Amino acid sequence: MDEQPRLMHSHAGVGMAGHPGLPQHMQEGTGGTDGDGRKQDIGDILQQIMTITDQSLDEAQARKHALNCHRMKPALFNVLCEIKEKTVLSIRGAQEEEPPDPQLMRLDNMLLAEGVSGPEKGGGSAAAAAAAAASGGAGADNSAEHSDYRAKLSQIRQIYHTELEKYEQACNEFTTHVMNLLREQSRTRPISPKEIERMVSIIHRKFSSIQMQLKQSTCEAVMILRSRFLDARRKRRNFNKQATEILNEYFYSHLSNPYPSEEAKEELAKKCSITVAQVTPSFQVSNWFGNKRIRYKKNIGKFQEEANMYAARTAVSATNASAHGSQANSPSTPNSAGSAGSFNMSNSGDLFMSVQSMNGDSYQGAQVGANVQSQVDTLRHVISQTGGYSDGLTASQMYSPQGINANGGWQDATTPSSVTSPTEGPGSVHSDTSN
DNA sequence: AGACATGATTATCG
DNA sequence: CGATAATCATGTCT
Repeated sequence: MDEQPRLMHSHAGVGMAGHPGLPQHMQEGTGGTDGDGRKQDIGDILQQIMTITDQSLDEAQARKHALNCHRMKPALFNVLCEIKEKTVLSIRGAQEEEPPDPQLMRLDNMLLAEGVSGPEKGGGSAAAAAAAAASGGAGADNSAEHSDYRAKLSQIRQIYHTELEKYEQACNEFTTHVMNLLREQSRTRPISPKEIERMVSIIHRKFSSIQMQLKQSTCEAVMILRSRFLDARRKRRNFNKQATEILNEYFYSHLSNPYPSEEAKEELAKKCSITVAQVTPSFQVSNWFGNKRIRYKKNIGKFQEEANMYAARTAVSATNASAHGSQANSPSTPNSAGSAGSFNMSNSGDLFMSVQSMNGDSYQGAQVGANVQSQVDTLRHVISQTGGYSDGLTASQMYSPQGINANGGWQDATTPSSVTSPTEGPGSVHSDTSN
């Protein structure tokens, strides 16, 4: 009769050993067997894991497939993703927003300004030729110089673009590759779309840092090129003889007021065909007049001869043009058109007379006349603009320092009659012209 | 090579 | 903002 319980007991014991289970624990209450059971449990799992690696690929695949097809899989997967996102991603997620790198922006701006990264501008020597043509012919000298520069620049540009494209392509390829990989892996481990996105942005950042290096070296190359070619800004090409003559002609025929207007400068520049890059032609004319004024004033004696020469020339061409010139005071031929006509111009008559009387020194009538004419021309212009008149101006312009007032400045209509005139003549002129 | 000429740049001023 | 004066840097002449 005792057998049964014992048997059952033993049975239970065997059962316990073979299949450790909860009922057993509950039955046993406290006991050393609890810890041992867990250890065995883990060992069992490890054993299973170890055997998995021994399984064949097919087997593993099948298992994976089974796992994927499990009805609870999506839900579990989502939970895992969520947990992962909360733990890992949120930590690094804070520094996600990338502020636009100022250095990168600088580089971009520079490349854009240099025409490297901007829209295509015709490319190389073609652009140079076009520029030369646009600037009005005869710019061959400087365009030849610049075509080299432009050619090199476009070379840089081309390299830059191909490299950039290469990087772009590599970046895209790599991105797709990684994305595919992640997508594939996302079937077996929790990878959320957000994480993929993050990976992609990391890849892009890496590649853009490479791009920045490219941009930087491109910038450096451009800078070097610049310094070698254009940036020799002070590199000066003398104007050709014709240009200087035209400018001098204008200068000496407007000696009373050698300040050409913007339009006049433009026209002079066009006439002189001065087109050197870096500055506008009219700015070059401004430079020329600035230099000329200051240098003339500094050493009038030195320029005397030149002044006489140009005065004579204007006189000659004036007489050649004879009697009926138009009023047009072309900068290139300030004399030919205006002077002859102005001699018998009603308004300038008095002026001329008074000048003659004052100027009764060494110079010949024709010369003086021509010169005075242009003075008058200038003056009339000035007068009409300001309504004022500065005396002494007309009297002494051409060949003597008197054209420059005591302050060392050119006496012009903007500084009216306060200047003491050397003679009485202008007084009458004043009243006359002011009418 | 050095002096001078000359176009361009810069600082300053009104 | 334009003119001037000083200066720079290169071109040209001797």
